[in-house]
This record gives sequence, C-alpha cells and structure tokens, in this order.
Amino acid sequence: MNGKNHLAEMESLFLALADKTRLRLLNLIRENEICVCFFTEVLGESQPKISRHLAYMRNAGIVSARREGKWMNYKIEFPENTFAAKLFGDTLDWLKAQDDMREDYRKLMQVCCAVEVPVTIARAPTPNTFAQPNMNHSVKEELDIFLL
Amino acid sequence: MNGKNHLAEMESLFLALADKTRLRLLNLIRENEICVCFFTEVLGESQPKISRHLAYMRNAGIVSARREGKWMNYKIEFPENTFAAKLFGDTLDWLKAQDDMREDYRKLMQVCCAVEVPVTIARAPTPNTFAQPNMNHSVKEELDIFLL
DNA sequence: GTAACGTATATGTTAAGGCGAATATATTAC
DNA sequence: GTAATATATTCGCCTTAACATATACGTTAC
Repeated sequence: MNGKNHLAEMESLFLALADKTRLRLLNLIRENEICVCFFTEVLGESQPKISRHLAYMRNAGIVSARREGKWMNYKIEFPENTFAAKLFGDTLDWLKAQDDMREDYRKLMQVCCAVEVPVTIARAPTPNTFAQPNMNHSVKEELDIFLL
Repeated sequence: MNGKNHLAEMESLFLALADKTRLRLLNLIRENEICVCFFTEVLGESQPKISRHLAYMRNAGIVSARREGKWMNYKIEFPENTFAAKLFGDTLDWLKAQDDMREDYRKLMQVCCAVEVPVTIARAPTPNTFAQPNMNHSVKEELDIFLL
C-alpha cells in the first residue's frame, strides 16, 4: 500500500526494548516527563550510562527530550505505526506491574517528595505529578500505598 | 511473588524478535510445523544463515525442532510468561498482515503445492496444512486467494 | 561398510553496542 | 568575563552477533 518499511520499524523497536536499563528508564517516565538527575538517583547507575541509553531511545524515536534551564526532561513518544504503538503501550503497562519496576517507581516518588533531597537533585524541576500541592489523586494514592 | 526474572525474559524475547530474517522465519511457521529446506527456498538466503537464526530462536525458547528422517521441522513455542506469550502472539498476528510476509507465505504455499518442486525439496515432508487431500479449509481458501 | 543428502556448527571477519573514565557542551550564578 | 552545575559525547576496551565459507554431523540409500 504505502512505501513504509514496517518490518524495519519493528526491528528497531524490539532492539530499543531489549535492554533492562532502558526498560527501567521507560518505567520511570511512563506517565510523567522526568528530569535526568532522578534517573541516576533511582537506578544507581552512572550518569554517562544513563545518558547513552537515553540517546539510544531518542534515536529510536520512543522518547523525546526537552530542556528546562540546566535540566533535561524526558518523556515517552509513541511510534506512529499503529502496531508498534500498541506493543509499546502494552509493554509500558506491563512494566508497571513488575515488582522491581514498582520498587524503582517507589524510589522515584520518595526522591521527588522527600523533604531533604540528595544534593545532586536539590533544585531539579519536580515532575508535574509529584509537585505539591496539586498532586493528582491517583498518584497520591499510589504514593500513600508505597510509602506505608 | 515468585523468583522468576521476568525482565530478563522480556529482554531476550525482544532480542529474538529484533531481526528481519527471524521475523520472516516465524511468519512461515506461525501456523504450521515447517521443514528447513522450505526456508532456504522461500527466503532465498544461505542454509547456514537460516540455520543459525533457527538455533538462535531455539535458544531463546520461541521455536522447537523435531527430526523426521533427514529433515528437521520447526514450529512455534510460546513462552510460559503470560505477557511474553501475548506479545509474541500479537507479533505473529501482525506479521500475517504485512505485505512482504504475505508474499513469503505465498511463496511457501507455491513451493509446497507445486506439481514440479525444486530439486532441493523434492522429497521433503509436506507441511500438514498443505498436504493433499486433507488440506484444511482456511488455508485452502487463503491459497485460492493468493494463487489467483 | 560408503555415498549422498539435509542440517548444524566452527572459523574468521566485521559491525554494533555495552561499559567506565575522561572530556566537551550548555546553561546558570556570580 | 569565571566558576559551578547538569547533561552529552568521546575514547578505548570488551562482548555479542551478524555474515560467508568451509566443515562436521546425523540419517538414509545402497
């Protein structure tokens, strides 16, 4: 019908998803635009490592970056291809339910909402969802459960 | 809950799916156990290349092999992990609808059903679905459409 | 037994991608 | 301007995996 090479698109999507660090990063931004400094905090991985994986996903077209002063915020970008987008979304939903991903997310929320934050992220932009006082209800509930 | 590393399982599934040759092979066996000799015929790729990709998928646990005399037949094996199995199944269904995959499948049916088959596959076991006279109806209909 | 056949694996080469360490870039603070 | 901060990129090294060519293996035919 059209000239697009869907096979190649799926190949590169599968490759982009075939790495644990990238899946952990995707899990953190699955619902919010998040600043890089939180990734290094939560994953406990080196900054260049995080940055390289983010670059990889940018090239693959599944995340995008937005500068905000010194900070870079990343968010999910869904592929145009319908099936790729569905598979990607299914995967993000699945991540949400995994124990280790929930643990990462809990750490993210703790870091975002902590009264005393680590020096490295002291003045980083707080993700919208975690920003007080207008934190949205679903996340607030999740937070309450996680922080028990 | 249990000790299984689902993340690692998904990583290896994504890797296994991230190759065009492997996707083409999966498309050919998505509904039937098929003999290797048909793969080289249909894909037009070297025998060692085909065999290495099949070995890769065997290791990844998404296909299995069964010897039948000199011939090896391959078929789909679904992962145990529920989400992996669903994602795999969705991908197989998607392949079915792609133009280039349909073209491969058409070639497979032509080769299987041809009166004069290439020497290389002259006595290979015919996939069940294509075997006359008890060819199943859905494939018979597909065949009729494709061979117009 | 040997030969022929179908398939798998070994070998050598090349490309891609992972990593840490060091360095470069962009922005802000002063 | 300089210094400090947040992030990106480069470099060198290592692993994985792609490929073609050659060879080994397992089965059948004789």
